Amino acid sequence: MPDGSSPAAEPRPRAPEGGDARTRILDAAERIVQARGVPALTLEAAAREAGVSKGGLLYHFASKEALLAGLLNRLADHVEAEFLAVLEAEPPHPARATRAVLAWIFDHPEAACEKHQRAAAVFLAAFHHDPALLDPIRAVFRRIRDRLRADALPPGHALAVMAAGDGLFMARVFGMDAPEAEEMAALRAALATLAEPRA
Amino acid sequence: MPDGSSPAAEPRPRAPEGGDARTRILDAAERIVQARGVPALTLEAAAREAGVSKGGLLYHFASKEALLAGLLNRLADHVEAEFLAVLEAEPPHPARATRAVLAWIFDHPEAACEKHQRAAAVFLAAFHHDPALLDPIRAVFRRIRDRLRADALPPGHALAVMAAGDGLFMARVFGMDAPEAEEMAALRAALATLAEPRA
DNA sequence: GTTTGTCAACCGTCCGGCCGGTGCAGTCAG
DNA sequence: CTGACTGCACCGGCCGGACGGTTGACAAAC
Repeated sequence: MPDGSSPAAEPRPRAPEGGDARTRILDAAERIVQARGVPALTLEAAAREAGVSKGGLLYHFASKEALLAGLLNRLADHVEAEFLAVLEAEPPHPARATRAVLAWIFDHPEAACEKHQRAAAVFLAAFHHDPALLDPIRAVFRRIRDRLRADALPPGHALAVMAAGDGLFMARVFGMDAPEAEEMAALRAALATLAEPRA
Repeated sequence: MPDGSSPAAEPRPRAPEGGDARTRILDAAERIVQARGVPALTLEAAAREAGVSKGGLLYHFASKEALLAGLLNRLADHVEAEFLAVLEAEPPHPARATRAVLAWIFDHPEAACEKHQRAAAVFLAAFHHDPALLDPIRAVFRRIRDRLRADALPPGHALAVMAAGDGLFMARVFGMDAPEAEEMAALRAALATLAEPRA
């Protein structure tokens, strides 16, 4: 997939709205896929939503696959950055990374929720088109897992917390009815015991 | 979605292979979606794979949505039956259901793995077409969760185990590289501590 | 006991529509 | 003159769905 990144780094600030065209297109595609589902993401729809002609979109992304790859790459970057930010905000602790994951799952601000839905939609769209497109995110998660492994915890504990986080995320994405706040707190407490260095 | 179950209960045993046509079509559709991905599941492909004409398929499932609904309903039944079987096989224990979930995740026989991949593929295909199709499985999972809640465990523990199970499942489905056997065992042990009645 | 009718279970073809992608002529800023 | 588009026409393919047969089993009619 030739993509070669942007056709130059920010050459034209000429934009009636938003950032450069690439970013606007990516944003538009995300919005569509999140609001109207994977099948609604067509080149024409993305172009219209981005305020760009179809030809213009194809100028930036030579194919639908390239568009999805762009979406996915950006998503991977954002996810990694988000995790790193949460991790940085976490006070030092022998199980700092694991606790960061905990915070990441449970303490997300309200606004982040929609971003996560969008991320999931992008993820699914890419998987739908070609599972190999997920490689960039797979790498990100591998790196996160490696950080968890480095925590000073009994083996398996960190992974258990991460797996639970994944499960919770998935449940939200697919609309399984989530536990209410009370149960959620208990769940968090249960996982937190796994993130304690002793036993 | 009118489905009204089979257009009669087994009126015609005339079948060159496999069970009745409905079942053969469902099986074929599952095979396709698992082996070649969601987009490959077209009415024609399913019909061919089932050894039936497209018209014949449409006779049994009046639309693609009906086919997916059939797939999903059967999946929901299977999942529930599978869980119930694992639960039955589990020796009595205050946290019997939670331990059943643990066994379900970790002790699956090799053969079950492909079945789970197939289940995931069906799930995703249905979600892709219309998220509302997932309702039957949502109900199944709700029932399973209710059983978990009934376990004599500190609040949150059972849900944590289930969430971790979901996460592991998802990771496998989307091809995140799984922990090796050793880590897996540690993970299981960690979750097992959550399934102990004493704190 | 043959004819006739009926009905479920299909078969094969066709259509309309959409979607990804191409091509191209033209525009406009720098 | 070039790079970044616009706008549009168009194609080839595929896919869901509709439709009009056809076949074969069984039953009632004669």
